Amino acid sequence: MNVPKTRRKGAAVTSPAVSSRDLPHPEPAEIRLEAVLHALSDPMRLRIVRELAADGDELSCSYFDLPVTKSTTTHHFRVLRESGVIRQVYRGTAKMNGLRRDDLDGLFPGLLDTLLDAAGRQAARVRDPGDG
Amino acid sequence: MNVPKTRRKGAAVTSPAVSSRDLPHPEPAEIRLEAVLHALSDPMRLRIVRELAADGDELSCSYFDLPVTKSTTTHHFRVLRESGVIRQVYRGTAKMNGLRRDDLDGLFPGLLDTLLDAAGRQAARVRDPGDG
DNA sequence: TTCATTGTACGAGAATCATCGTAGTTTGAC
DNA sequence: GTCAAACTACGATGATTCTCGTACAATGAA
Repeated sequence: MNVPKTRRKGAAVTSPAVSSRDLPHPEPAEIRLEAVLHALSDPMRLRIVRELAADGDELSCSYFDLPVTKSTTTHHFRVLRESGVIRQVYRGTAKMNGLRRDDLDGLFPGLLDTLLDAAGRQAARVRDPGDG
Repeated sequence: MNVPKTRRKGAAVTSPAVSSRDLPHPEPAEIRLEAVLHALSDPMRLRIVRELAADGDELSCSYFDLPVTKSTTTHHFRVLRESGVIRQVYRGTAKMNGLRRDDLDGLFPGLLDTLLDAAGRQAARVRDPGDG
């Protein structure tokens, strides 16, 4: 906590100083099923993952129009990243988010697709109660 | 903390004569995916569900030898019941627990099996640290 | 440089959660 | 009736979580 909170732009210390900031991601071997399930058990995060899956590509955080503040949005994306569900990378001022499909499919075959299907069925069920 | 393991799979009783105590269960239409995922995101509860699936039949609460107190065990079983993952019914002094397979398969096809498979893979992976 | 955009860090509050210990209830057996 | 087994209800505690507001940093463009 006593470390200088920020470095001025020109005051980069001895570090690779790649243009992008680095974000910690769990290795595949570190991804825990319980953490994945916990990450997806939040409605906001499940919604994010569904949109990412629907798009199929990377989406910036600002693409999502969630009914929470930006602080909370940052929090949810971090939970998804730290659980191994998404990969985040900076591109300019934007932070792009993509599903870790290959890693998840390798660890838990069929899980992501089954979960997405389940979420889709529930959305349809909730959206269409009874016979319209 | 030696839990006397009551016999599993009590002999089939031909005369049900349901007990006086009733336990509230969510209707299939009330089961929420988020609640199911949250229920299964706890290691203790995931373990319970895995044992229930491995046995294939009903098991009493006392059959499980969990590293927590009975109070906590009761809590976990209630979370599983209220989320719709298991069905609980009293039989004598015992409380029998069974997976709601049909209901879950109807709502979220393939989800339970995929989750159980994922949990099994992770257990094998953790138990056998081969590579990364 | 200045500015707007994008997202973060920090601190805080309220809610939820997992866990425990103790006391109590229900059932079945004696 | 008594007694033990199985499970619950209650209260408490410490940890985690979701949410927010404010202040700030990093980037790209003017």
